[in-house]
Amino acid sequence: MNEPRKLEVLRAIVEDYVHYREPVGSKALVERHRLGVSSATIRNDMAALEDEGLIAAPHTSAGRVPTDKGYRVFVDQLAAVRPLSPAEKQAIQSLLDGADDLDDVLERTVRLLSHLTNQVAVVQYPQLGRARVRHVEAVGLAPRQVLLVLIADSGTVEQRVVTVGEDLDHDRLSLLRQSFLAATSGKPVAQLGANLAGLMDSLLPEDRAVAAELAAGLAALAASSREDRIVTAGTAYLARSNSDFLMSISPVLEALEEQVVLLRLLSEMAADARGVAVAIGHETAADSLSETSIVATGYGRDDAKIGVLGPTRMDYSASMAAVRAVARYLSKILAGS
Amino acid sequence: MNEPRKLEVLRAIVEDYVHYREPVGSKALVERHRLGVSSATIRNDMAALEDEGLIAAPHTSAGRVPTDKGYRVFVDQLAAVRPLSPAEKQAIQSLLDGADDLDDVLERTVRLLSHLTNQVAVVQYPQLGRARVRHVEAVGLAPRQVLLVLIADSGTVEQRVVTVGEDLDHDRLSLLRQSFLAATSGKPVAQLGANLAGLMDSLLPEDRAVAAELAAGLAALAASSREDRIVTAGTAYLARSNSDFLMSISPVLEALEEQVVLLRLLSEMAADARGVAVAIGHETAADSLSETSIVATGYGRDDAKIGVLGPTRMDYSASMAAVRAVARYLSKILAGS
DNA sequence: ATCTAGCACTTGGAGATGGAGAGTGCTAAG
DNA sequence: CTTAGCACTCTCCATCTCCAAGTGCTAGAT
Repeated sequence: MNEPRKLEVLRAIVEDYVHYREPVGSKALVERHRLGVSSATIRNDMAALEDEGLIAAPHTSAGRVPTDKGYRVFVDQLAAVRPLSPAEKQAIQSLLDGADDLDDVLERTVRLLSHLTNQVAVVQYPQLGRARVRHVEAVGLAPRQVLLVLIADSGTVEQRVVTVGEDLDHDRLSLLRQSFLAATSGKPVAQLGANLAGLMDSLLPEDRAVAAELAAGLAALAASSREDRIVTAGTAYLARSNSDFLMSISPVLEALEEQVVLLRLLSEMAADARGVAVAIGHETAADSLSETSIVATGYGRDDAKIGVLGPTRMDYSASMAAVRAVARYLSKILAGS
Repeated sequence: MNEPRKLEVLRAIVEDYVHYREPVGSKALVERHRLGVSSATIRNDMAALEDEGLIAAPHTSAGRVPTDKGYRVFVDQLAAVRPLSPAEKQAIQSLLDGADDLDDVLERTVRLLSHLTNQVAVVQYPQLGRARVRHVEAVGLAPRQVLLVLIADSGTVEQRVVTVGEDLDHDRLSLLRQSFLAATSGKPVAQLGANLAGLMDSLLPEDRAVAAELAAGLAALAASSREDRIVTAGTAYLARSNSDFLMSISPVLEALEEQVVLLRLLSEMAADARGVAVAIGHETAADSLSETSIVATGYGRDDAKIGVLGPTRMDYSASMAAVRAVARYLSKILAGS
């Protein structure tokens, strides 16, 4: 048996199935690809591929369809990351340049990626976990109301209004803020709670109660933003690609909204040598996503993830290229700002 | 012709169609409702309703289905706002109580409404347009970097980091902030730009350039948050209700993501005597939403909208009740915080 | 050893056919 | 104004047949 050709057949099957969206048979294969052998030979190869569990036949007399395992081999051994066209690079450049806010950047990015791939795109907010405190601010709004603001060097700004148990005049608040700032500035956000706790002893006894309240608020702020969020775009593509298929998109939409499953999944995905991570079908280990694949990669310093999600029958080469390119531009922009 | 009964027939048709999800015929109608007359009589009434364009027959020998106009009459004249069950009220209460942040409140609210109605729920961020400035803060992060924070009495907090053209030490920044605060505090956010512009003359000449930069940043902040956002939840319900119907959900998902169409629509919807606004099918004046209805109402002081979106074949009574109840709780919570 | 040609076999899908059932509109009578 | 009855029209469904696609296998060719 000719091993290289067998892999070539697998590649052809995957590519044709992605392209024509229907099971591909031996005859169509020899017609569309220059394999140099007859359909009978291809049939033998296909039988072998089926024995290995790389392809499967929906029923006796239809062509073959790649299995999750088949896609895996394709992605690992056969898929080249197709470079983007100049027009696409241009589009990335111009679309991302006008952004100011972090929110805005992510929003634009995810839409861009979605349009580029015609699939659902997801981007995870930069995690505060590894970020450091850049500034802490406490602003008195009313005698007992204080606005807390936490700014991380990742560009994230979190704020919250807390109500405290006793009146705070401007001077007291200002002193407390100075202390907080000194104790946390430049330190990792993750340690913010501990740093503030260690600060308490150095404060005037009459300030400790209210300081503890504020510290709790700040700690909550740091914690609440560490449980990250995901921004999505292009859910409409789901409905389209699904229209000709059996899978219901409802569970997928749920997963996108729930975010929990997706967050776990993204954080577990590790990039391969090409810098992209791919989870195919059941590899997602989530029932609701058993018919979808995810192509993702990290960006920025915090290794937050960005990627696309689509049916297992997706164009992996193009997806990987788009994800990687967009992630790079995004990293560049975030580093520059 | 018996007019009251004719309307009763319309109500029965709408209710049955919502319940059983299939065209309803004269015979089924007399069996399921105590109309006191025979099916032949109902048939006459139905013929009249069809002449008036309130119901239509998909084909000769299927039952009738309400038209958009039919739903309109139903909603205007026949639908009572069904009160919520104690269990539902309980759920609203307990789910919304644990929230702290404005973001968090809206997020929880929209999920709640979605679960309550089994439909897509949308909530518009409170518009800053009518809100007043509660606080303005400017924090120096680096010599030339300033974090601007704008807090409105609607609870909205907007922030942005701006880079200015000259160094600003703490004292200068503090003075400027005092001026800004004095000039805008308590005034409508919409006038913030004008108020700041009027302030310039009273400043030291050497401060004017940098003050203008900061003022521009604040004005941009006020403007950027006035172009409101919408939070959605429950898009998965779309896919479900659609599964047995023709309409494609793809355009609807697009409309939800685009937001522009939806924002216009929500802002144009005016509540009726019961305090709820309903747009049915083509009344939405958007092609992509021609088969969906929206039930919405305002909340809070700013008259931001909250509502649900679903197929025209929806339970209007229940939707109106849920939307109204949730909007009231939401208003209460926002007023209290 | 490997490839190829040929062929019998399987099977889902596309049409065609033919009730069955649901629902209507109309007419004539109460 | 209501009702019973009835002829008529459709869609839906199950059944059937037929066809094309595709396979696996075997025997021969290279």
